[in-house]
Amino acid sequence: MPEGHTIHRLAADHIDRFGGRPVRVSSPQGKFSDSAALLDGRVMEGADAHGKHLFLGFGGAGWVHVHLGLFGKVHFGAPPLPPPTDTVRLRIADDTAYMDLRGPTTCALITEPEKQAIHDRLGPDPLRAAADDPEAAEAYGEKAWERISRSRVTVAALLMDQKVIAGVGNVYRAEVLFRHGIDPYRAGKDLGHDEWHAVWADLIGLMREGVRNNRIDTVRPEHTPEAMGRPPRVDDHGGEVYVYRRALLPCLLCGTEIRTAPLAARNLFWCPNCQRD
DNA sequence: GCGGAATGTAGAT
DNA sequence: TCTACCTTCCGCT
Repeated sequence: MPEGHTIHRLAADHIDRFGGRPVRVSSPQGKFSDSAALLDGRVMEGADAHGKHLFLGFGGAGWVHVHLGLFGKVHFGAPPLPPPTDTVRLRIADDTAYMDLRGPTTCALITEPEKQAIHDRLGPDPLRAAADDPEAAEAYGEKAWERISRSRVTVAALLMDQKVIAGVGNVYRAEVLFRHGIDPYRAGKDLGHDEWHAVWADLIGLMREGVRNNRIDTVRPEHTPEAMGRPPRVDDHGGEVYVYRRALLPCLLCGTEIRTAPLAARNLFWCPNCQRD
């Protein structure tokens, strides 16, 4: 379930379990064996996240760069270690905990300059916005606005472009556009500055909650099934949402059938009545 | 057991 | 715009 909130949560979870301690590093599957050997026994000194990229710091030995892609999963557990299997790309363990990484798009040992190059090509990440300084957080979001406001590309595609804004995935894009009544096919340049400001601020709030709860919830309290007097709803991806994967179901607010269509190789979902040009 | 889909991205065309 | 890559899970036979 990897959107940005998952990755930031993982960075924190790694520090909680392994931060400042020497760890055993291995690659049961074999594809990361050489690098794992270089890291085995070293101290995990830090963890960082930018968008959907996770970095585990091993001091002078460099950083483990992890990108989960669509399928990657991290599993934390406590000893005893399960038998190594041929799908575990990376295993990190100490006496109290272990982490198994499966199916990542990327798992590579990189240098500090290589890490910096990744930061440089990513747009602003709502979860890296200053937590205690609203003005700084807003200014950070303006970096995305500079590109969006000049683009003829649809807002839905821009939100998925990690160079424009980092960490938003298919769920957050669909949901934030619904929450602001924005037609996903509107061009970036036709978005108002005030609209962008509201979207950016909303993403900061939604994604912080996502990190806390380790799931994506976007339905406002006044629109929950209980509040609306409707039967309880179960979303199979684990969070409460307005439109994501609700194709052909009635919109929670107006009852119009939720539509779906491919956009930028992913399935887009929206309410044609609540979301306008 | 098989086929398809899934919260993603890079690289080729 | 397409294809390749990585894994799991669900529904269908």
